[in-house]
Amino acid sequence: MGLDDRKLAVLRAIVEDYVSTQEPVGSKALVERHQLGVSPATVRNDMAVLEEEGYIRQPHTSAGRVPTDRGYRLFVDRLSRVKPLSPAERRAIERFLVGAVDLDDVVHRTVRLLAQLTRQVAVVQYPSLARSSVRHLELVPISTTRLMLVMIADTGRVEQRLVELPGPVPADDVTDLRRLINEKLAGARLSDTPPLVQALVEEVPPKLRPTMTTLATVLLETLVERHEERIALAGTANLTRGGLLDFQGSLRPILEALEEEVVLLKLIGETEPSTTRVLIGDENEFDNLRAASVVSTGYGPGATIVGGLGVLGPTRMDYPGNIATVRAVARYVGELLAQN
Amino acid sequence: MGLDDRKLAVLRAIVEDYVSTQEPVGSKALVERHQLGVSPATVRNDMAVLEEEGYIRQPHTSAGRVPTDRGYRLFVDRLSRVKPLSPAERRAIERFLVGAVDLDDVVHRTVRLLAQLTRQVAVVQYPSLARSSVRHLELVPISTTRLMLVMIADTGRVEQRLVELPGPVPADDVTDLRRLINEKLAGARLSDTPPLVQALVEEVPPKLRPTMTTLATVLLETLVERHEERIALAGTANLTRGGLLDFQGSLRPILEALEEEVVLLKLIGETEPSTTRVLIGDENEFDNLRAASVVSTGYGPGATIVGGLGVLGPTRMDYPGNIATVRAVARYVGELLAQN
DNA sequence: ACTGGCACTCGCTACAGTCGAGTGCCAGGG
DNA sequence: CCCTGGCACTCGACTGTAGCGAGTGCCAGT
Repeated sequence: MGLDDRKLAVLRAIVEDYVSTQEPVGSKALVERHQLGVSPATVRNDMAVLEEEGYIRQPHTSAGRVPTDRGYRLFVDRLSRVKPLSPAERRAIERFLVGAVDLDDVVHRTVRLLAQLTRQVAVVQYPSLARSSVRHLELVPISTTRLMLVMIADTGRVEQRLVELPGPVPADDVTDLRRLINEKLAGARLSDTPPLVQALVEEVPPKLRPTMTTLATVLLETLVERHEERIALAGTANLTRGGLLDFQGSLRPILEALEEEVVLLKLIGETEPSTTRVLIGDENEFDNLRAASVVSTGYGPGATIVGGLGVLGPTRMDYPGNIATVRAVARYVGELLAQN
Repeated sequence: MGLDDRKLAVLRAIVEDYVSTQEPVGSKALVERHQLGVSPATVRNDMAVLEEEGYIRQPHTSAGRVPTDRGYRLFVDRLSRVKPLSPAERRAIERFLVGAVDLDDVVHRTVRLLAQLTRQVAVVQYPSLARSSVRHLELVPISTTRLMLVMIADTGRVEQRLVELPGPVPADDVTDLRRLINEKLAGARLSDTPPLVQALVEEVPPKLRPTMTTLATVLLETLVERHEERIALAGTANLTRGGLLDFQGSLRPILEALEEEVVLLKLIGETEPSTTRVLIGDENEFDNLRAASVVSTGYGPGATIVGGLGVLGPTRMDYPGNIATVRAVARYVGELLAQN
């Protein structure tokens, strides 16, 4: 399978033209728009090879060629350089993100920014609890038999749970519990808390034990085990750009997939390598998204990663541009988090 | 404009048939499917009158009739009874809403439930801060010059803000401030706090005054004035039901509108009368939504209203059914809130 | 006031014909 | 051996025509 330089150049040209025009591209148009230095006939021969290898295909006999998912993959891996951001884009990012008042605000601004810059659907995962540490745990009495447990994480996330106590607990006891819990848990990574919480239940004075047990249950079950992930979404209207051509005319499966947090988390949340990930078309494990591509990366203060963010769009998307934007936004968000 | 009983019956039949079949309905089909007791020709005459009055229209000469927005309006106001919920639906509501762990959970479950039951786009507003009272204000030191201000409202909402202090503040002072603030503000409606906060700044010991001033600014600016509203959305995939027939083939404007929280708030947040509100097509003030209808109502514990919820779909929707569902869900959510 | 009958409208579908972009292949030339 | 120009071919897109049929408006009759 000799793919010499020219054939690769042809593939690159096809991808670029198709992405920008959204129309199958023919040999003549190709040699006109790119300086390939050869005739249409030669390009046709190259195209035949590329098609045989599965990088491009013809929608119908006698139409131009269109890249396949495999073609995009090759393009992304070997034929494109990450496009540097324009100064205007850099400015947009900074302007958009300064002045955020809290984590919610940061996440919302980020997701809208991403959607606006890439003109795709943007997805941002809130900092994962699993990767957060406890900054403070607050107990707020609601009634004598009810507490609100508020957990503030170092990433800025705040989670609250209503706790139904086994019996009335005087205010002084609540104060004691608050102190004990924070002494033990403050600073601990959430994933490390289970043994600490166990120890707490045992160390606590006997009269506080039932209450502490209840608190421990809530803490472990709803905050640690079922690690509650949150997701923000924006730019779904961008799915309708390009008429009905992308997504073969039906947004349905895409919209359905976007409603499933589990799916979105899988898409952008798997941040083992800190590099940018590109999923193209049927590389995706969800059938609903086999007509879509996802560009995602992790973000976090400094070198650590606390969550993921990315964009989703038609396989026919501007990969170099979107990769650049996703990376840049992730870096800015990371810096923002590092400040807090 | 004599609209006798039979003409109204014809209009009702047209609306019902069109809603269920999505096809313009002709005189013959009408008499076949409904027991009108008259011939097609008579129905045609009635239709001519209805058309003249603007209640129905023909997409083209020689096609069946379709209700106009005005026709739907008449139908909703005078020709339909709220459809009682099926036992299955009642059960679905109860099953869906029990076991919610916190406000976020309640809201998320509610919005998904609504989307599922009505098969439309569902929108739920979080309890409005403007209508909430302060239950507790917590100050959590992040560093010596930074506090996290956490406000817990009686509706279960929890809002946090990072506060940059003018200078280092010792832990004891934070404790004092916390006590003072809560003594003054706990229990107050958020809309009543501005004078209280002012008073606080003046009453506080001089050494705490700069800090208190900063806190007051954050409190007033980000929690009271710019009353932060939150919205949850679900079921956008339902917009694609009925192919491209609804929304004249373009989901674009709808999706755009749904991304604007301001728009959504206007739609479901204006809850002056505690009754169910129905906005049909161009009754809507947003151009983007002139092809859509909205059914909304307020909800809250007991008789008070703390927020709104509703559904949005094509003007061709099952109004009686959706009105019933929206009301029922609102009532259940109200009960749920009353328990907490 | 309702009904049956009738002519008319007009969107939809099928079909045939034309056009043209794009292709595959082949023979010839550097 | 690779590239090129030429050529026949394919097939989707578009156009125009014709027939069908659902649905209508109107009118005369009961």
